[in-house]
Amino acid sequence: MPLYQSQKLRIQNSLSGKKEDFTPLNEGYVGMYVCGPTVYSNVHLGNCRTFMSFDMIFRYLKHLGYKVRYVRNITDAGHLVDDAEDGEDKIAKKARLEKLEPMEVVQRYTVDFHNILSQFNFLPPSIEPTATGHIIEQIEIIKDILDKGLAYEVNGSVYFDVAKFNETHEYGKLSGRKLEDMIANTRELAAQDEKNSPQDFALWKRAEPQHIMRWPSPWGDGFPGWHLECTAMSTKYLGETFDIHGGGMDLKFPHHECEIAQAEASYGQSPVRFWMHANMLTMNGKKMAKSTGNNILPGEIFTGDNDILSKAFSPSVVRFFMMQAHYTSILDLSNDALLASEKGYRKLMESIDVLGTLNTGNTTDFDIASWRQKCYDAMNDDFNTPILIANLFDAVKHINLIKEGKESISEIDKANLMTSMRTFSFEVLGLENESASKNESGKLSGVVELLIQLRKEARENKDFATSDKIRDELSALGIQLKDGKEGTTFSVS
RNA sequence: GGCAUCGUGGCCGAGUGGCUAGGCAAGGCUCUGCAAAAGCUUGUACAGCGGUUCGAAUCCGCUCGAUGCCUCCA
Repeated sequence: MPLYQSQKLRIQNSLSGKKEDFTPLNEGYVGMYVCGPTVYSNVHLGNCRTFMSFDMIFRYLKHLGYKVRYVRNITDAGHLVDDAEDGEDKIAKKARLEKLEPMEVVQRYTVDFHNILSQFNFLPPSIEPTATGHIIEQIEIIKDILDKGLAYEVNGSVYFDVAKFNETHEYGKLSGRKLEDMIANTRELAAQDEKNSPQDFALWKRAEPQHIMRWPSPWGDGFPGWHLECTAMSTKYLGETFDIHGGGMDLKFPHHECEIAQAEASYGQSPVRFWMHANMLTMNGKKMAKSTGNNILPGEIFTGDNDILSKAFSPSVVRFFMMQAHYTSILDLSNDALLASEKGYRKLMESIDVLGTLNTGNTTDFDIASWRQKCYDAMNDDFNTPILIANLFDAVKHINLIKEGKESISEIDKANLMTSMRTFSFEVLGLENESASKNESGKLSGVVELLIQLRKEARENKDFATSDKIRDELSALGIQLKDGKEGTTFSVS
């Protein structure tokens, strides 16, 4: 029996604003779409948080036994810089500035994106489609919406008629906005002469002669509007209605609202059953922005090459830090917060190492089954990773007590605890045990064991100068010795 | 200006109408040759001002502040 039959998952649905019981459209299968990055620069750390949240969600759904088709797109065309710059494509602009082919820009930053995500130990999505690879599908949707009278063509561009759509549908239901309010509060914007109304959005934009990224269409050469690619790719691979659509909070309006409008206009039904939105990442209490310098790239955290943090932090530490907050909360990154997470992360990893070495007894002073269910309860409650981690630390405490000989664990419970600790830490949270991999060769541990033996002999001879020298020199190399009841162990940082 | 979300102890963060979150940091104790590690233990919270209630940090109102969105930024 798959786990999902006994573990009842509840998910916060942005569309209803409530936590709802999750059951997929087709028993045993989950379709999930997440809006991916626009590959015109290095991946933003906040962007990584969003994708990490959905990586964790993907991992947990799989763990529950669902067969998950996870689609995360690459936006390699279609984003405009802004209206003031005559609607120039973001990628084309970058290409012009860097004197590169647009696809060279796309390739460079796609590689960067995958490289960073791989360091963060992300699972690859099932399908990673590109916008430029789905131009035909996008054109078909535009034709369909035009046929239904919910879009209009002006000078080779096609716009979605929001007012007309709103007569029979509810535009703004996801973001809690009303069309009347939007009309009343519209800012003055340039270059919108073509649109019937400022609320209308582009499905297809005419390409000016100097525009490099262009495709032929029934309306002349041009390129698709940004919102359309997600509608085309999500419905192509997941169907006209699918289970989960995710993305950052900032995409709720207008992007996701427009996706709903496009799909309802074209297919006549709401495309998504559960809308999920991950919250923003701030740094030192302020939003992250290149313009103010309050910004850091993931790679700069890993190498320590930045002016903001006191040292380098590994991808697993950053991952642990992010998992300590709920995905729907604003999370604030700071040097102190990362230092605290680093210690907590090491404590957890060392405890998992220690668990394997514990001596077993006849009884267990620790209810493993109910503890494990608490871990599931946390995850079932809208993927509450901070509560899960609190439960993992509860187990850490017991592991240490058993190590001290103050509690006992049976052989079978030890195996069960080990399985659960590894499952939740590595499989669900996606952490990696870095100290274990550093120590893999066995040569290091042989050398350190020898030094531990020499130090033990020195201590027995009351030669504390020698014993402290061994301890301090190893410490300077990042190898910490720990004296316990059962002898001395060590950890590598 | 409008809409939305949020404001928890030294720091990061869960949670919630009455019951310990957790991690890090700080103090005390145990252990130790001394430390570290580990265990035990202690303390300052729920932005401010009103209101509802037997009881609110949790519900309502206002104020202040933060973050996001308001035509293409995750």
